[in-house]
Amino acid sequence: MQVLDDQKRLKIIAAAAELFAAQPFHKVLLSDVAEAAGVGKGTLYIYFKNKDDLYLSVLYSGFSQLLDQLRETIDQNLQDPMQNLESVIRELVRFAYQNPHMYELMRAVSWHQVAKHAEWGAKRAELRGLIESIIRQGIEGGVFDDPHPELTARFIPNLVRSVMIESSPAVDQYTLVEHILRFTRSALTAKEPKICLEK
Amino acid sequence: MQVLDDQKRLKIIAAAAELFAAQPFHKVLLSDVAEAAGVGKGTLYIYFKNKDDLYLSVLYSGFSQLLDQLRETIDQNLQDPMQNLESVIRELVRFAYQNPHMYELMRAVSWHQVAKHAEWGAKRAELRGLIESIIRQGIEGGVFDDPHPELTARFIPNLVRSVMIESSPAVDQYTLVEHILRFTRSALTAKEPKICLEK
Amino acid sequence: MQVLDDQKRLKIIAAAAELFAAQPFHKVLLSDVAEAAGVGKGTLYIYFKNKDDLYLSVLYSGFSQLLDQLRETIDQNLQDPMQNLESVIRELVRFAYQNPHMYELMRAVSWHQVAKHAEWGAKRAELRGLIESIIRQGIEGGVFDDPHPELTARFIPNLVRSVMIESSPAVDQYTLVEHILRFTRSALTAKEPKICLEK
Amino acid sequence: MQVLDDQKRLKIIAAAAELFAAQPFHKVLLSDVAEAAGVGKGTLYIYFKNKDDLYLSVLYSGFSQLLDQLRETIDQNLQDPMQNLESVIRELVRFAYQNPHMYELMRAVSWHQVAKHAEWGAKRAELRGLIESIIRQGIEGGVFDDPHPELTARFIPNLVRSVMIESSPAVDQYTLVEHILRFTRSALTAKEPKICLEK
DNA sequence: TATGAATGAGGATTCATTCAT
DNA sequence: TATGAATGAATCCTCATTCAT
Repeated sequence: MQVLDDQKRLKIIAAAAELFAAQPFHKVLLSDVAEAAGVGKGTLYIYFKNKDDLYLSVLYSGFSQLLDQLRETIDQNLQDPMQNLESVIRELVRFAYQNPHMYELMRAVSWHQVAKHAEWGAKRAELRGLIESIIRQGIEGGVFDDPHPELTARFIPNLVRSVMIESSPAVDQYTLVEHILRFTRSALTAKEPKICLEK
Repeated sequence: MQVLDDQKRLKIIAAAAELFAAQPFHKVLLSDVAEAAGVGKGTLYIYFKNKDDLYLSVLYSGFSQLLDQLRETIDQNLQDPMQNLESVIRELVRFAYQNPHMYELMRAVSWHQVAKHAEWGAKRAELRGLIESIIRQGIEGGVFDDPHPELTARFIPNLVRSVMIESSPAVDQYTLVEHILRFTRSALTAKEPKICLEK
Repeated sequence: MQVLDDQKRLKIIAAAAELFAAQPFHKVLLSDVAEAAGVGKGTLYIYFKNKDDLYLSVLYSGFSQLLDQLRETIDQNLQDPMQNLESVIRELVRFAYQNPHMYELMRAVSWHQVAKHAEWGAKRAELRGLIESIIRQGIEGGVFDDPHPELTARFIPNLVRSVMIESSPAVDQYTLVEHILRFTRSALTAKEPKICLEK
Repeated sequence: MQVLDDQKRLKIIAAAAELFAAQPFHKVLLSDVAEAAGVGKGTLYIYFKNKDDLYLSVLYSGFSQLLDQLRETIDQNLQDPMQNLESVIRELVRFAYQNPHMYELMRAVSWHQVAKHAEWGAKRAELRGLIESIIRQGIEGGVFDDPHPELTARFIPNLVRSVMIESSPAVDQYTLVEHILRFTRSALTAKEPKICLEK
């Protein structure tokens, strides 16, 4: 199970990602994955423990990528929470449009499965933590107001999801970013919305 | 395939809902469903075309129930958009807490499947339409401001979802409602958040 | 199991005959038979013990009919063996054209099954016996010459079968009768074919 | 579905032939076939598309064997039609006695099925064609007289069949050959049987 | 390491048969 | 007698997994 050829491992993950995104787990045949990846069926078992492991690895890989990109972006923004929030949202949407499969994929993760693949759960928590810490920074800095940052941190990636998951209306990337930004900003910054409106 | 005994049909759907919510699709055995429903295996095939159809029917049934409850609530509120929005959110959360299965269930719906079960997609669109029309009413009445009600309509049910889908933090129902309300209200009413903040 | 309504019994047999002739035994569903006969599925079990019994009854019925017609024809010819042989062949072909199903049906009788339905085997033997006795009469009368009438008696119905079983060439009834007659007559009467040819 | 190991394929066909001959199609379990062939159940599906395909393949294989043997025999006889006819009949009977299953097997072939397995129908036509061409040669050479060789070609294999299909009388191979030869020869050579007899 | 033929446990589905009405 | 909804035993077939090469 030692990974010797990372190139091949990635080829398999890429092929599997596409297939898992297009069909429910039980309709994806490992023979199809092998063929799509251009390897033998047996080879899959050299790189992955079993079908479940392959599936979770696909997700894990995608998620890791997303997290790496997010962290990179945020690091450049130093400590401006609002700008960080914007960057995160922009990056989430960008990633969603670049990897249309991923959201469809995550759809099917059951927590039943994740239990067996602890690293995966960790990554997911990491994303939440990252967003949550940005919000907390904003709160500390007096820029944001939010009684439950741990909930809001869950909301944000799901706003992207809401749109990606259903193919129908084909919102363009720019509009989606703007709308989510508008939605989120107002929720986090409007300290006294009622007063504001009354004016 | 004619529906013969609606009582029995519901008994099967209820049993299946529980099982499908607890395990991924391919781990749910029809023999288990039959046993749980207290009917013979063959009986399932009198009421449902096959396993896929049963699964989608479970979802459809849950969704219909939710929609019925939503509509009932809204009818009582007459034409106050803000109150309607609140009711919808309250009802969505209430339903989520009452049917913890449903969200776990919908997790696994792929749009690939839904295509074959057109009614299902229709129900889903109906929910979106219901929320969207409330927002539009609010906009017309000058209470809300939202450049993309069709996107916001997708956001709202997903805010509930974001929390329900992950079992960990066990937010209480009341807190969740309040947070979503806060989030949504500010997003829909803050006409000029930037000005507001600058003041 | 007492037969009360012979009309209904015949309706079932007729419907079953058509279906059994068109498809192999295991592809014929009793629900189809019931529907084709215009009765309920349960009704089949009032008139027949089970699927096998229905199948054999269909055959038995067809065979009985054929035998009755043959015997009727022969009785009228009194004791002329050649004329009787001709009549039998003519009648066999006529029956085959009138009941195109029957030959296709008999195709599928396994002797395994017949063992359980003794009457059926008896009918079949009766047909052979009838033809054999005509040949023996001819031999006794010096008209025929045949060292193995019991074999020839098996040949004759199979000559009809050879053509009926394959739908392709669509031989007309008249030609078929003439050819079988020619074939059989020469085989039974040509006492010294070699001499005949040398002449 | 590529044929991987012809040895194994033949082993399966042989095992299946025996079982299909002994019981009607629907009583033969693929698990039994697998066990009899000494392979796993899944292996059957590597070599054959499904149960129907296996069944038809068994027939096809038997028929091909018969045809090969017939052609071999005929080639050795050069152009003597009478001798060829005798050889064919002798070979047909020999094959029938050597492969008592085959006739029982073919019993159950419906033309409905054959349509899906075109090669099979072709083989069957080939046998007819082979016999027909022998008769036509004889007619051209003035040895035979037959107004419908295409019908006679269908008669001949069925003469063998008539006896093989019913287990009861146990005619010995020699007697059967002689009787069929007698029957066929006289039918094909008796130019004017009536004149001949009158003499 | 890489393969893909072989495997067989597992599960969806069918359909003859029953039986309450 | 007539029915057809309900049944579950029976069986085909799938497909993840193994392992000899």
